[in-house]
Amino acid sequence: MKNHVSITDMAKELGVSKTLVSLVLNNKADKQGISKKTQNKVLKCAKKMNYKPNLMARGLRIGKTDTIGLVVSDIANPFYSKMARYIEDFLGKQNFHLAICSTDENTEKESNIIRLMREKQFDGLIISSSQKKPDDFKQLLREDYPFVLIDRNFKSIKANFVGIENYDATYHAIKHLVGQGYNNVTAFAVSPCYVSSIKERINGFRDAMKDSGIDFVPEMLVEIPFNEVKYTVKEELLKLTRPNNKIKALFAINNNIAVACLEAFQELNINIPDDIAFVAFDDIDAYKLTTPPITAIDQPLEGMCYHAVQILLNEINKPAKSKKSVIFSPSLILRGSVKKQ
Amino acid sequence: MKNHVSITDMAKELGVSKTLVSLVLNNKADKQGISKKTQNKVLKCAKKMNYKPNLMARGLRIGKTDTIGLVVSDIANPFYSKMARYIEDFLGKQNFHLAICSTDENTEKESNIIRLMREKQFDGLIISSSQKKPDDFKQLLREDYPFVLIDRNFKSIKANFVGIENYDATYHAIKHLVGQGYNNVTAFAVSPCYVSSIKERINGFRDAMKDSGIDFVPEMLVEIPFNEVKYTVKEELLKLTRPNNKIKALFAINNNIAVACLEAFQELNINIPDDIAFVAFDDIDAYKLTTPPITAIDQPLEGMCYHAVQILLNEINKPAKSKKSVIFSPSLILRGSVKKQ
DNA sequence: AAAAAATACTAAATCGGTTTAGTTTTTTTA
DNA sequence: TAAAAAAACTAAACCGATTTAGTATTTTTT
Repeated sequence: MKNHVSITDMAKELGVSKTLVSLVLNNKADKQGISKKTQNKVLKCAKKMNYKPNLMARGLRIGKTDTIGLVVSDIANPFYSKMARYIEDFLGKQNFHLAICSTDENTEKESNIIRLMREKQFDGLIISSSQKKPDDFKQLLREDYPFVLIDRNFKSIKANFVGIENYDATYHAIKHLVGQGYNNVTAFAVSPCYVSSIKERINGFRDAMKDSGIDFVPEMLVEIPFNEVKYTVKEELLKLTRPNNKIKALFAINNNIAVACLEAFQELNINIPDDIAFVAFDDIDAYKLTTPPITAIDQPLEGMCYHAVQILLNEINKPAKSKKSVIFSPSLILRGSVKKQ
Repeated sequence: MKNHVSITDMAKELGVSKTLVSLVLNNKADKQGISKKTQNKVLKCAKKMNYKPNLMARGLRIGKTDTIGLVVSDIANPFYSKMARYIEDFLGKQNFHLAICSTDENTEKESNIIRLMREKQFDGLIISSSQKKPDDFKQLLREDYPFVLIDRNFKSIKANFVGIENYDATYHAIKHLVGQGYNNVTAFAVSPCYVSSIKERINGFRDAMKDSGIDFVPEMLVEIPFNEVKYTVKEELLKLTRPNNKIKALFAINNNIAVACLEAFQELNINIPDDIAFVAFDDIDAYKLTTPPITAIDQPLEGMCYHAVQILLNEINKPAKSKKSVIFSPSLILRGSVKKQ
């Protein structure tokens, strides 16, 4: 039944100890003074018997898996799949591997995934959390388990974090709209919107309006329930574009909402930028392909992922001391979806 | 230094054997006649000491990891990230987890990843292979290692496979173009194009042309080197749209090429469908957002992933016997990128 | 020629679980 | 009342590696 070869099998075959076999296979044979002749014998045997190390056994012994977990809300979201790819590549350069899980913005699911990844002895986690409260992360900190928050932060804890200036970026984008002559901007935000990035963007939106001398009225901020984005966006756009109520400028708070908006624009025959000026958060490929292309806030994902990986691997290798925070300033990429009026 | 609690620690604390602790934690206590009182004691202790099982140790003993590996060329490609998501969800329902790796269409990288996933003792693999020759898979078959090929097949081996009728779908799409009045269709294919799906699509393209009474000339098939898609697509489009050489219809063999085409259309001011009729393989979100939306061949990814998972888990649970093949017929979704002429 | 050093190797503990094959004590049956 | 059965638990082997602390043999040094 046992159809794989272990070092014990090889040791038996060769008439040597498994210590010796292990040493040879781990390039520690010279240090231990194993003769070259014996080393070659072992190596040859390994090839002949098609030996494959059992990394579980190895991991159990040395207490490492060389695996990092990535927790995001949805790996099919291009923002996160790109993130996964960058992280995978950076990790690969240091011989670490990646396991990815989607949480669907579900708190309980996320908790379970984090627990599971720890039980699998992953060496560390990179998390874009959907949690409302940072209890899980407080626990991880208490237990010195290495992790980095990415994209979404908790201000009440002191953890490693890599993210962007959501407030400033949004503020700037809204100011841009205002500067182009729009004094009636509506923002579509996902709800529940307790994750830090969304909250910050909402604040940036609100303050930019106020600072522009525009009275902020609650109707300017439309909440789109996370699990029925597509339907709600269309409904809301229908409402907003009724003749007596025509909005002029729309800000989509993330790519999910933005894609739903773009689809709805098509279906409802809304013309960008003539009917509505449109700005989106998170730059994704699709924004370049629409007519006109979409003005969007671009997160420097590659740099973010680079730092997330570096911080995490550093902490894994050296006894963790202080926590690090890296905050990038995203840029507003001007395309054709806003025209001066 | 040891900062986690093991069943041995709990056994010591409670003054019982670790056998007992293990049995209780695995719900095998009743069967073994452990008294309820003792069971409660153990459970309470586990909670108090914040016990977390070590799934590596468990996996080593029982020879399972409950983990499946997914090998694709690029997880940032929306086709594959959607695939990953579906697979993740189907696996999750049966308490399996997913690890994903990108190969960049690199043969050697793919071989290494497959080896690594096996060494990590993953219970099985789902692979969209970039290999030219099926040597790795022959080996897996020989060793009865469970795996399912998805999207790309090898006709020279008898392995589990889930895919689509690439030939028919392409044939049908090209016939559609011809039917709309285009007798000069160019196909942009990736090269190297030895993967089965691409080969089949190319054949479908060629035969559809021939069967339509159109002389197939080599210039109708343009090879785009995989690692410089964007640049080459633009160059080729420039050539093809020179006044004396104006093509009328373009077929993009996958979403990578298609997205590059769409970007180039923008940059070169090529108008779809007036200047060129355009059909793409793989339906991705972006195709719905362009003006006009893109006519595309849609793979039933969800169903494909469902079967891939079922076949794989079946084989893992039961001694493998015969191999299964599931082939879907994708549908051509007519949008606005082809107009009758 | 005895002591020290170098060479070439190995026994056994360990990681943290699972599982087989018991053992001991109490209760039931014949 | 002896034998069988049931109840409650456990010792020890095992999964496949790594690693510590050796041992045995040969070679070098004094």
